[in-house]
Amino acid sequence: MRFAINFKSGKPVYLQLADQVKTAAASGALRAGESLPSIRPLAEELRVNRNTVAKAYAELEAQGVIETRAGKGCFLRTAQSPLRKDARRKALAETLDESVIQAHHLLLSRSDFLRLAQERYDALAHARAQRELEEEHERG
Amino acid sequence: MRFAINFKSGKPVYLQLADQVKTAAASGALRAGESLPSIRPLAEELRVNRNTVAKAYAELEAQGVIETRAGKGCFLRTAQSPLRKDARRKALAETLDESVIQAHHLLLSRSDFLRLAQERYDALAHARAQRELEEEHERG
DNA sequence: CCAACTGTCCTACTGTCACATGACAGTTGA
DNA sequence: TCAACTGTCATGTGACAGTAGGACAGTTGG
Repeated sequence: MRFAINFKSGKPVYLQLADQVKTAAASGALRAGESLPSIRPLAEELRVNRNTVAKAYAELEAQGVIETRAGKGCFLRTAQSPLRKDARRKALAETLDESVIQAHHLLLSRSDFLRLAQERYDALAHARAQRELEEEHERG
Repeated sequence: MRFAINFKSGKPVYLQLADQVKTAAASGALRAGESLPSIRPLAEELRVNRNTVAKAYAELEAQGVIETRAGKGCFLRTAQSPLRKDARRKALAETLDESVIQAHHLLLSRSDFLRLAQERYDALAHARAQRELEEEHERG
């Protein structure tokens, strides 16, 4: 797992970090049960204050992505969601609406939009499958 | 055009407003050349400071969505983008990636994701078509 | 011309983010 | 046991974003 902070992006550092952990989890770079880098070393590596990393982890715990135990560390939880399926669909719909509106302002057609949606989904799924294979090799 | 601000969302008011104008443009509720509500009355209606509305409009002008002339007002520009098509696709890809990752954490399948993407695109296109019809009726 | 409208600029208050630091509590292995 | 690690909490500080109110400048119609 390699994290990179963009200090010029304007986006809060702790949110950048939290998003990257979520991306790592979705792409299979981080597996359920695995431990995340501990706060102090990661803060030093990223040249960031330890409270900033702690805030990112607190955010992830609040979202149910990780589990943190004082004295032990932070661990990725198995994917789960407390919401009903229709509520989850609604949540995703809101995010997708942003993309739809952006597509309109970028003058991209329906087929461009749908093709790209499929392409990006498959790119992540492919990365996850790739990680699975690497796991096999390590065990084999 | 009806705007609504959510003061509890944590999202800056001026960005909420800018997004709603962009949504109105994409859905056809606001057409190219039409004037936007002027700053002061809109600020009063939304119970918001004038400068907050002004900042939203400034943001939209920076993005090329509207044109503003001192003393006259703000007007919706015809849709356009200064970027090449591959750059536009790349911009949309980044936004879609967020949706893909969210779909993973919400445990929604590939077909759920793609179906929803199509559904949301068509919902907006339908709204736009509806507005076109209303226009016809007004003229007819 | 001037009143009433349009957007714009300047300054100030407030809250958030990030940093630095110190102190504390749970866990683990030598 | 104790040293070295883990996360947690409270404080103060500086920078900046978001919001707000007053003053200013361009446009228009009576």
